[in-house]
Amino acid sequence: MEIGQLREALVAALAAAVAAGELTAVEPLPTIDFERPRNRDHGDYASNIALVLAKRVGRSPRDVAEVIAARLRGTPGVEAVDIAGPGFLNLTLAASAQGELARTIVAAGTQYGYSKTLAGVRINVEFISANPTGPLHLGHTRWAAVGDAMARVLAAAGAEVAREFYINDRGVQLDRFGASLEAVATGKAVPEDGYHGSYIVDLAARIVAEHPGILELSQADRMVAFREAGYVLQLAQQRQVLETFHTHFDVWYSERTLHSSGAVERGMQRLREHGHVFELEGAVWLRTTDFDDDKDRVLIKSDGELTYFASDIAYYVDKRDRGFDICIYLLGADHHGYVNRLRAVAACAGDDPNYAIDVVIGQLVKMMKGGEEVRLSKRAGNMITLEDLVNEVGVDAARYSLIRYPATSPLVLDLDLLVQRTNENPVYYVQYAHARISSVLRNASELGIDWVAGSGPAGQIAMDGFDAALLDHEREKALLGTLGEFPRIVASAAELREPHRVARYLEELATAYHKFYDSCRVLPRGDESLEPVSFARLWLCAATRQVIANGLDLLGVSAPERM
RNA sequence: GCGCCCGUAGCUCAAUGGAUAGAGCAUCCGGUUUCUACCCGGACGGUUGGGGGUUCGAGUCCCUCCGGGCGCACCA
Repeated sequence: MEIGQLREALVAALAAAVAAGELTAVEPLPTIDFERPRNRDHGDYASNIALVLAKRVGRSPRDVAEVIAARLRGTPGVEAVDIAGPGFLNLTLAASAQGELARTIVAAGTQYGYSKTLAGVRINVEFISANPTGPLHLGHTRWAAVGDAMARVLAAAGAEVAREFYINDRGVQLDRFGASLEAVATGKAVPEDGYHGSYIVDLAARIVAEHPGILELSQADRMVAFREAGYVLQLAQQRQVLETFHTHFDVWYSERTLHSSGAVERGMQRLREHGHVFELEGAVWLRTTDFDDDKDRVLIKSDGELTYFASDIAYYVDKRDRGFDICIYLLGADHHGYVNRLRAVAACAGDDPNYAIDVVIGQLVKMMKGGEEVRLSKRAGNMITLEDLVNEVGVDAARYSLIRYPATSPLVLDLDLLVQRTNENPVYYVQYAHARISSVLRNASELGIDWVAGSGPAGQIAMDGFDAALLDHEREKALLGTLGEFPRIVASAAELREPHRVARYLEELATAYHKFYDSCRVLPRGDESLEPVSFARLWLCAATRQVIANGLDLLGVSAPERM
């Protein structure tokens, strides 16, 4: 029995009551919650349907609840329908109906939890988009983990997803980068507005070694040569590091390409067609104030130069032209001023900004070490990089600890605790549940137990492999209920662009499993005989392991068989 | 000055307008004769920054005040 079927039964009960004249029809039907209540005393599932409808049908909530409950009782698999509190409808499932879920999950395998809610939708997720002028720092690392997990979750909801990295390879930052490299290589002081990290020294030395004669070039040529060589090396370094972080981008989009391909002209033209472009005082503007921006924005300066904003527009239009229905941007909190203007761009291009564009503003990451905040600065050399974090805590712990918090909330990571690998970082707690189940299944195998076929060691009578009704222990039911939540969790994580929900869910699931394990012996002890309940519990174990594995995969975190 | 985000237990953080606001850590007390104790159970801990409003119901939505962070360019 899955939650979807229950919801259908609820809606059917309502429709039947209306058809029988017991309730007046309500059109349109308001949003009805149907979910697992936090408090287990409130049944396996609960709905606020009566509370929502009461006023509209002119009856008391408990009245309405009673009418619907009467029609819901007798639904196969539903053991009890109770009315509680102000008028909540609480459903309790029969153990057999609930237990069947274990078989359903095992059969669905890696596909359990996946849905079609975003089928046919093409989504572009852009994240990190760091300047190719230095290593990726901790903030980038958060976007790497969250952006990649978001892409995985969206794909699990059926969307066709592309991960995209925008390379800012044009502009003064890159020039300053080149100037810094050139200065170091020729023994000069790095310019005040340049890059001062020690990686600049290493990079400059490597460039000199790989490009004999570069120092003999004229000053101007040398600047360009260092800039270009540094760009190539630094970008390669970022890509390599991201691959080791299990974050693979489908598209690396160069800003230079954007300009050379004519995309800027095309973008500009698109906006002109929609009538939001105007000229004033020698400059070309976009009237973003038509759509909630606080001021209009310049596209072409009076000196003829394009603004960075013009690139943003071209890039957005280009994404849409490449067939993406939705463009998601992950930006740092210091970019929140861009939200309205980006949304205005979408609107000016004729799109619905509430659908076609989604800007997620993430708060920055702070890191504590030795009780003090570790300061992050891209310009200064004294920063924590993605590599530093991974070297200290590993890819799994780094990814997990960055994903498990909503990107919109500020995050303080205590490096000392992550290094200690305590429960402060719950990735171990979740992975341990997976390893623990793997161990149980291994042991079952070694005992000659074929839980799929329901046959035991030589001499045992083969049984019908799985009797769902045997899973009636309080903690078995709780575990089954949690397993049933997974599809809904994945779908809502995708819809809300909040992959942290998957991590939180996994922790809840791991807890449910550990509690079950603590109370319910799976395999027979030494001289005990093999009973049918062992088969049922093995199915439950296998189902749980599958869901943990599926969930961890959505986070890009490994599911170890042994720990 | 204008705008955006945030304020939840000692700490780090959850909670899609639902029922008694939850976890982990920290502190204290317990639990394993056999599947991985990286586990489980219990105790302690709160005026959800303050005040007002909306409604059957508000941590969540609206107004206001306080506190913290960030942003305001014909910069990139």
